[in-house]
Amino acid sequence: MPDAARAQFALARRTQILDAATRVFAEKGFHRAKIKEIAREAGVAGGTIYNYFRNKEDLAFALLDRLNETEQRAADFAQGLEMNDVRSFFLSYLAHRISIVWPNYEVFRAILPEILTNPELRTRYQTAFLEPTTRMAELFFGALVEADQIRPVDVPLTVRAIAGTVTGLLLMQMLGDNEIATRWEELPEVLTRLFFDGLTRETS
Amino acid sequence: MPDAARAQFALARRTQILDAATRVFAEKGFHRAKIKEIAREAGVAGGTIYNYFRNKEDLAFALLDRLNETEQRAADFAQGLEMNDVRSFFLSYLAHRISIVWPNYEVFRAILPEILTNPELRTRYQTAFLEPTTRMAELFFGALVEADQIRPVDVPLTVRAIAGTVTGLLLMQMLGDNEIATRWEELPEVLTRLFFDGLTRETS
Amino acid sequence: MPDAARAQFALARRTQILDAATRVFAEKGFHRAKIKEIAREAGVAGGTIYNYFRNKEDLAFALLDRLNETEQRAADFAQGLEMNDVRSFFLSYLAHRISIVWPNYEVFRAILPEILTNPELRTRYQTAFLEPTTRMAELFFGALVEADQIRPVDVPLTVRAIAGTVTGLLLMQMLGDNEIATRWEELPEVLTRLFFDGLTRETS
Amino acid sequence: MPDAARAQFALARRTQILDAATRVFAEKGFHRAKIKEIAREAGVAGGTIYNYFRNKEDLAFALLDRLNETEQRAADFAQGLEMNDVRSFFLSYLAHRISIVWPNYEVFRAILPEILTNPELRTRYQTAFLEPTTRMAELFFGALVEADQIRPVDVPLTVRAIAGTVTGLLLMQMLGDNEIATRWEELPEVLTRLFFDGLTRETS
DNA sequence: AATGAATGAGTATTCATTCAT
DNA sequence: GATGAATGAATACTCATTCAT
Repeated sequence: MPDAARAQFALARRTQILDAATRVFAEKGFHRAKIKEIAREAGVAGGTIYNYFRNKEDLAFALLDRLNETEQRAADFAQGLEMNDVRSFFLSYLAHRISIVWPNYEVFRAILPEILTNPELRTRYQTAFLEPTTRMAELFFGALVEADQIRPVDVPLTVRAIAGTVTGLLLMQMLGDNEIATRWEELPEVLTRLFFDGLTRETS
Repeated sequence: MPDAARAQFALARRTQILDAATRVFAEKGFHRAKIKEIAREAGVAGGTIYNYFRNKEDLAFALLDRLNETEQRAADFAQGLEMNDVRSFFLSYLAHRISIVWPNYEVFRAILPEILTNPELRTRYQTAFLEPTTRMAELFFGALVEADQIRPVDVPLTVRAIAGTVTGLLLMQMLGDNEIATRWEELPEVLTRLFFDGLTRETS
Repeated sequence: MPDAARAQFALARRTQILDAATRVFAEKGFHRAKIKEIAREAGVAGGTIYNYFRNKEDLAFALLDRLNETEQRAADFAQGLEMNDVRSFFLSYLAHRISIVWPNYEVFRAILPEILTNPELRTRYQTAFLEPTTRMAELFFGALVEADQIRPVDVPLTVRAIAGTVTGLLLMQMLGDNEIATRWEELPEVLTRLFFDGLTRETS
Repeated sequence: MPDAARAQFALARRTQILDAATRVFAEKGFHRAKIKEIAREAGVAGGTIYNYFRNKEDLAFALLDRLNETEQRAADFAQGLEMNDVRSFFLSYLAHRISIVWPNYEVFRAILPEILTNPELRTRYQTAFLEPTTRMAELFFGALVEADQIRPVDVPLTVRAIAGTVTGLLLMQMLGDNEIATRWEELPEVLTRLFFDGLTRETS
């Protein structure tokens, strides 16, 4: 078997395991998901999983990696800067991220507790996802202010507030809020309106 | 021992256990906090805790109860309606809630994973805290719109967006965000400005 | 239950577990001896063992402690010094030690591999048993030389050679030597003769 | 490839694996030595080892074989009989064996636990090394008695006592005795003196 | 009410060995 | 002969909870 074919085979197997893990984690949560069940679901033996992932946490982390599209974000923001219409960009960016994350909220619900609990995983999550994304967003907002496309704001806290809103809404859905669960597709519109225009009544 | 004295003694002991649990949960998280350690910290034997709380989850839940000030919220909102200045009320309400929650964020970080993981606890949390609070906030915002103190908004989603922002910011701090950790006292100002005025540049 | 009664009860239970462990270790060896089986043999639940011993190694170590009579050794040697007849003392000392150790050789065979393999346990065994015993024996032999009861010898190495002989014979039995297994009761005589008179033919 | 060349190649590879195994066993002990690490050290793939050795125990056994010089022993003893001076022979025999064994004591320490633990390996070790060597030594000592070069002794037990002394001293070093570790080169002298002359003071 | 000894369920992970290529 | 991916058996230990005293 040539190296290339072998590598491709290994990648396929990895994906196969990740898919199985997604299903089992979503259904059972992190701790109640047994490695053996993930293995059975993936059609391999228990030990095989450890040829592709160091341990259960590593497997969970790899799952997040697939959902975070980290690399694509930079491109998204770059495109946002070139558009004249910030508001439209914001709307479509939100719509995109929400459409990725919401259908997988059970996976996040399964893994988030582990991230909060496990300091090592927490640090890893921070450095791999949160920090880079936040930094990019700060640059983006800084540029918007600079270009006078939005009013001067406290960039670091504003960026965190907006990211926090999406995160917080996801958390509320995880906790069982029914309104968000049924109407999440309306969120991009509502949030865009709220963040751009504010609550103040129109003084026409 | 008369009944009243007995009841008072029981209450004191309950508080004593809750205080110990707060410290231990905050330091160790839910699972790494051992009942025996809480007992030692409280100066009682392990079994005694089970005379005051059904089980470990129950103990965690009782902790949240102390931090949620559920009853007080209604009064807060009522007062808010009577003020002419929504913006000032919003600012002081945020400042109050944040000043309660932030210093205790370690307790929340300890218990949140358990709420997310344990369906029974989740439902209980929903019914006891989230739903009542959300309902009150909806009524409050509905009244504000009605009174033309804010522009017409989608009340249910807007309320959730605002609550979600605070929750989400707390979550980001739990995950290790340093900016929020050092500047949380500025949050009320920034959020009030953001939610009332939006991002759009002033068209002077 | 008063403290004294409680302590006595605890001691009895400890002994009960040690007895069970002796049987199971002897039969199965260290690793094939399951904690659950020791517990069953002792008539307690698995977890109970961990109320009396920190872990499996600790349990094994406590077993050795019972067989080593460490404290009694000092008295033995002291008595040996007061006897005029070194040879008789040596004979009876050997007979005593051998009568304790040989019937339990399976326990030693079970635990020795673990001591050799586990560095922590090895150090512990060294400091708790080997060093003190060797030091006492050195003092004893030094005194014998001083008193001209034996010829001048290299005390440290001679002491180790004699101790090593007993240890080595035990090891050969562990390895399956049949002659030693059937004739161990003759060892004290043979060794005493060998160590005192040597191999050289009598020059009458 | 002609058969002879092939056989030589196979032998070389076998040696290469044994060398690697010696290093890894000595450093890590039997169980902590991974087949994969031995393979890496030998520059082959894991599976290849199983073309040369049935299993891990077999590999360990083959190591011992190299260190035991079983065939050479007979010649040694035969030579001993022809010398007039038993004492000198004993001294040089001890010196030779000790100089082989001591520098490799880590390998013995690695494998001995496994021999003690594994009944099959134990029997094999008995039959292959212990019994033949003991038998030869018994014949040798019997002949010495016969020839009146040493006094009449209980040959079987005396032979075992002497063999046991060396084994026991090795065991004490394995257990961490520092005196033996630093002064093992003096052992042949001390032991020869002890075994030939005994402890009794010279009656001049 | 308080105690604390006893209980026992529950599982990730390693690694020798195999065998299809 | 060589490879290395796949296999799957095997187990100590913790700790929330109980209940006899």
